[in-house]
Amino acid sequence: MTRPQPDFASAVLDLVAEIPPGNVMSYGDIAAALGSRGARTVGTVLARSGADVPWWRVIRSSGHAAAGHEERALEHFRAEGTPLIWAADGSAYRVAPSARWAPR
DNA sequence: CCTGTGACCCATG
DNA sequence: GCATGGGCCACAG
Repeated sequence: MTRPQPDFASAVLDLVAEIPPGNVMSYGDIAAALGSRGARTVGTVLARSGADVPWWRVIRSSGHAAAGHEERALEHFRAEGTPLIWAADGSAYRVAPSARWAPR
């Protein structure tokens, strides 16, 4: 009964809210799950109305957290036990591919 | 209705 | 793996 919502923004927020703790989805995956390719639009929506959803569970295709919000996302990841992969120098991290989730 | 903008993605070198 | 260039799409004014 998942059909295209009237409001793309609402659909994004709903889907993000369904991502289980410890799991993540990329912007592109969310857009694709909604039958669209507007990965940027997903980011724009979260930037505007994502304050009330677990936005930190939405990452880039590279595995890095939202640009400019890596610090806050890290705190949530550590609290949820999300598998992370740290750079050799420990200056950066990325979410492990195994943490990726998809709606059913 | 038209234009600018963006918490992006992919192909290429 | 990084840098560059082009493309996609919905929202706001």
